Amino acid sequence: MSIRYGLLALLERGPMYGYQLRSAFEESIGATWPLNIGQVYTTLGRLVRDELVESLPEHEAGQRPYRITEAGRTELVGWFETAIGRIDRPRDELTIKLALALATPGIDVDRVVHTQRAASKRALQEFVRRKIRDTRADNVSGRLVLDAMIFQTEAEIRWLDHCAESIGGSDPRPGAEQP
Amino acid sequence: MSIRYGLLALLERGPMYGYQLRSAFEESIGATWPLNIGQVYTTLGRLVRDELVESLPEHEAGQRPYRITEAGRTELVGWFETAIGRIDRPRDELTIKLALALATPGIDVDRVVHTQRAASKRALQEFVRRKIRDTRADNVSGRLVLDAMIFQTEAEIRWLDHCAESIGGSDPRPGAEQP
DNA sequence: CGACACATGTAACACGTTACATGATTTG
DNA sequence: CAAATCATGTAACGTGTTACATGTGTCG
Repeated sequence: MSIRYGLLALLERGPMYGYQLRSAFEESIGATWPLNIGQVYTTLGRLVRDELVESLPEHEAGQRPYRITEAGRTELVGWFETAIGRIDRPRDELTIKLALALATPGIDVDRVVHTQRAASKRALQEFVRRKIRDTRADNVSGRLVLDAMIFQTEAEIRWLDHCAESIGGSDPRPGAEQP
Repeated sequence: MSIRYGLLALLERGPMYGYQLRSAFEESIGATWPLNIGQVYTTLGRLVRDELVESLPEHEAGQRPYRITEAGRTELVGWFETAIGRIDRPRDELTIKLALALATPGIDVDRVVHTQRAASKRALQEFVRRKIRDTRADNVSGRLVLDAMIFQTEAEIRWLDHCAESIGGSDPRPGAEQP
């Protein structure tokens, strides 16, 4: 429901049309998760269907703004007030992968862990680089999104190391690190 | 695609029927993400459609086992060999929520953060309790899944604190902790 | 004019989720 | 026998994703 509520939140700032919504979304969230323009319109259609948003008369150059309704505002406030639990989230594919790898014949769990660890480490460095580069001082939300990615990736690496220790009889190869 | 590949991995141990698959899945993954039995059959149908799995003749008591195909095996190995990137994952709803809350009029970001923090802290304690209780020594995968939840939730709490510091002019209320 | 970017929208499909219909087997 | 449990499967719907069709305005 990220996009659904995302668009709703953007419309709370004032009426906007499709392309503006995409720009505003990517401005706030950053380039981490690009938003397909088609997705904007399908989601807007569903929001109109549920009467959380209403479509305004077409502006001059074929631009049709959408406005949040009172019901939409209520829904949005509810979203902000309600905390998100881990179980509400989609199943984590990596966790499932490793849990199942343990009992899958012919799969070298150590290799799976180390491949993922290398990729996650690269991703982490890329996030850090991006944070230093494209984060302008005024864009707080963009920086926080990048920080979230960094925190999550660091946790993932720690968990992978924990897994390697838990399962691997083989040593965690201390020479493989680049500090 | 968690369930799709999950079932594929379970079938790599040998042919199984629907109910067995659900039991085996929840046995490995733990009670964290319950798997609806209907989901097993819809997913099996799609796996058969894509010829990654084949349906075997019905056993005595109306039990229909499914067997992984050669193509399925190839697909599965590819899954285990390929690392998962942060961007491959679904958009993180909490991250988006906070990023958008910052520029949404009438929303008290501090309150959003603190509500979420309290919920995450409770969730963390619940995970730790579960880890101590229901984890038998032989069930490694179940323990690793719980560890993943713990690592992720800890990272989430740290990120929330980081957010509070970044945005809140108000102090991070040092008395609100229960160590 | 022709190419390109802006802008809207629809159709088709993927996966995940739940509710429902149906039958077989066990058990009180 | 009746109720509960095991077991299979389908129908309907939700969101997310992409490809496509279409129109408009701008600029070389």
